[in-house]
Amino acid sequence: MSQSDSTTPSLTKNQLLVLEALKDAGQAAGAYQLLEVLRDKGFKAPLQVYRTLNQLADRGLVHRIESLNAWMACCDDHHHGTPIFAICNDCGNVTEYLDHSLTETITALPTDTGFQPDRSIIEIYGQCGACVASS
Amino acid sequence: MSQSDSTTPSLTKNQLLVLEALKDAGQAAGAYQLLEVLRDKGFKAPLQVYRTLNQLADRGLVHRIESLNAWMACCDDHHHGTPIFAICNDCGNVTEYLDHSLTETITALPTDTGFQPDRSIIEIYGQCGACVASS
DNA sequence: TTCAAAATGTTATATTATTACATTTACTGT
DNA sequence: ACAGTAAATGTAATAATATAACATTTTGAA
Repeated sequence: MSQSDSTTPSLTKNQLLVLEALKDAGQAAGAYQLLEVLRDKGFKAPLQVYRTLNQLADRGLVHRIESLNAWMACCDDHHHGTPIFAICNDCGNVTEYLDHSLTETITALPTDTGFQPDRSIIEIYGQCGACVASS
Repeated sequence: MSQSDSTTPSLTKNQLLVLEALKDAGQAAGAYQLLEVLRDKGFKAPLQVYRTLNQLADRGLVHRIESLNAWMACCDDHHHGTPIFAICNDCGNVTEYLDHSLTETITALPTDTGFQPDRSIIEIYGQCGACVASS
């Protein structure tokens, strides 16, 4: 099968499988959770999942939620800003946000010490709208 | 032994030991790393360390660095804002910052969906001043 | 001084992630 | 088409991080 256009190399079989599994999950999912789903597709070992998740993360197609040890499909294949995650304490729902000016503010913060930021992790915990409404 | 003043209950023996070990480390340290140090003081199991770290974190005396699975002594016993960590890609050095207005900006972000934030995690990776200078 | 809550000790186990190495597939230039 | 190279893949073993469960002791307050 031939390659796609020059800007966006096509995904490998495993990458497609993992990305689809993650999108199907509809939420943040752990690597072992994905492995269970992907056993049907021939996956047998954790490393297959971790490797593929890291490849996808390098391309910006998935993000790792550090405080959950979980992964989520990117809300949008094209952004380059720092993703910001809002995580519900009650239902566990995770929502991705982008805010370019906030990203700039954050990365500007430690430069007075000569620190040169290149990426940041922002994860906000609280109660989501739905859970606020039903409590 | 009697209790300290009404605002700051004294720390237990284990809490003092763990906090001291973490301060001595002078940097972010993992739980098992602390356990090794604390074996001299009678610690025998990971749970002793994890439990104590969580107790100290509840009091705000230590912070967990999510993306490092590590813990760090708080820069200041009295702050209540969200700590912001700058982590050097090269030397691993972690520095804690506080920025009240930034904290407010961040927590204000997802409220348009009814989300009610209560705590956030901000970890910035990059190259620290010293490593920039020597590279 | 008795009760309840918090802290502690200890063993076992769960969960998350990586090392190491062999093999295969896909892309590059000729 | 073909060789050379880089990337991706398969598989087993193991490392690193974190918690469950349960017994016991210490602490602080009524």
